[in-house]
Amino acid sequence: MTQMPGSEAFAAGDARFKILMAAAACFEKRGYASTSIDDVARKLNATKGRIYHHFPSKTDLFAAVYKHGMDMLYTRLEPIRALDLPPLQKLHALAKEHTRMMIGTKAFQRVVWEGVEMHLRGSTTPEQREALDELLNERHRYSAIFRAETEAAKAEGLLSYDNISIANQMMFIALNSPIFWYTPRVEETEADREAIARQVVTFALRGLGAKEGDFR
Amino acid sequence: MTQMPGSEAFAAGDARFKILMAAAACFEKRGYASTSIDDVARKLNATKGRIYHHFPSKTDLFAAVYKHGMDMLYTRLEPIRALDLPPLQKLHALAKEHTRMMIGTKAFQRVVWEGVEMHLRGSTTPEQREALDELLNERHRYSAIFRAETEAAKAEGLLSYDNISIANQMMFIALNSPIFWYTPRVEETEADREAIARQVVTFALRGLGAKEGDFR
DNA sequence: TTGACAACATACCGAGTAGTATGTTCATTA
DNA sequence: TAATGAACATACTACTCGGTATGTTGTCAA
Repeated sequence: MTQMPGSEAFAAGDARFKILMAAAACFEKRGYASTSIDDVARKLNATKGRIYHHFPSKTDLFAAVYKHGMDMLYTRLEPIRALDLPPLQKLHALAKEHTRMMIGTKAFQRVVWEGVEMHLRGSTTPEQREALDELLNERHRYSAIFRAETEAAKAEGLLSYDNISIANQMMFIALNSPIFWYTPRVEETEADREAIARQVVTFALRGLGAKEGDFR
Repeated sequence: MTQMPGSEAFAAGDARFKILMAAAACFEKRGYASTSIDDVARKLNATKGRIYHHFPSKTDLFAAVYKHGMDMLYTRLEPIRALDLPPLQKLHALAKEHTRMMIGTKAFQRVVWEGVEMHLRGSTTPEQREALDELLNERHRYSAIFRAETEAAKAEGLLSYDNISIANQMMFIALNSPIFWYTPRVEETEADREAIARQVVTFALRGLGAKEGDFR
């Protein structure tokens, strides 16, 4: 089919990626429903044709952005998950990296949020459901990683909460919250972002009942 | 103009209110952009004419739902605000009632959330901006109530956090979180909802650095 | 040189939707 | 009882937008 799989795949992947970036920015700004394919094309100084050449539908484009966001999360979290650490330390490390990703890949993570929301509200068309259902399972597996460490830490008496489902929901919403209020400032350094992430994670772990000395 | 201001105003208000309820439910389910006026009308077993007779535009309908949600919040929070309590106790009482409202008037509060989001994203048309700008100020005043008590409690050494803006954002997101995950179950009692609110508020105040004994 | 194909752009169609203009019904009032 | 207006329903318009069909251009292999 292709003459040179490597470079051709890269070139095609690069073209796809540029579209993904533009789409993520548009979806972040207006949301899925209010973003038109023409909007995304305009952002690329291009026309619809370019997008529909690489993605069969608006739903698939959205799903691809969602998937890329989730893939980036997994890529960064998996090494930490594999570490041999006490539950609360591991939970802290996972939460910190998760929060860094919310800040560093905000546009994509916001699309992930909206994708989950669309699913929860059941406001999806059949095609959208088919495209998102598998991705939602990936999301559940991701969430399960945190839940396992949370329950283990509670078993050690280092956390305290009534309902694990509610606790998990609140922890994620707290960790995800930068996608709603974070905006990079001029002259902002990596240390600034790190300080933000630290405050976010501290809030979330304290919320779960952790003592500061136990995870820092 | 009217023969009997009282009852006629009530009747008109009642007709408007029914539309507000249906609109809140639709906006909650699909979001603003994906909700058509026909959807709202269908929910009322009616047609567009009924809605456009009471509201000049979709934007105004949305703004009215938003305003009603904020008004309900203010009505319940103002008496607590007027109480003579130590900052942390007052913050706790405010947070608890706020959370109860998130659970009890979820559809309206979700519209409030989306309204704030639309404003933050700047994804509003000029008309929408005009209709929402004043309402957003109301939202800021509401937020300021919590911020004042938070800073006062911190001054007493009962809270600890780095940045007040981030702390305020995270507290609100935590308290608001039921609008994303709460769904009433069958056979659910008032005590169940109270337990949920308690866990939410505990998470938020502990996140801000409060010791459990200081607010419960 | 010449197909052949990838990577787009252009032109168009059909469905859905906000908003309007106009009809209809019914209760109230002069 | 005739007129009036509130409270809708009906019918229509103008426009947006997802998707498709087709045209165009550059590149590369034979």
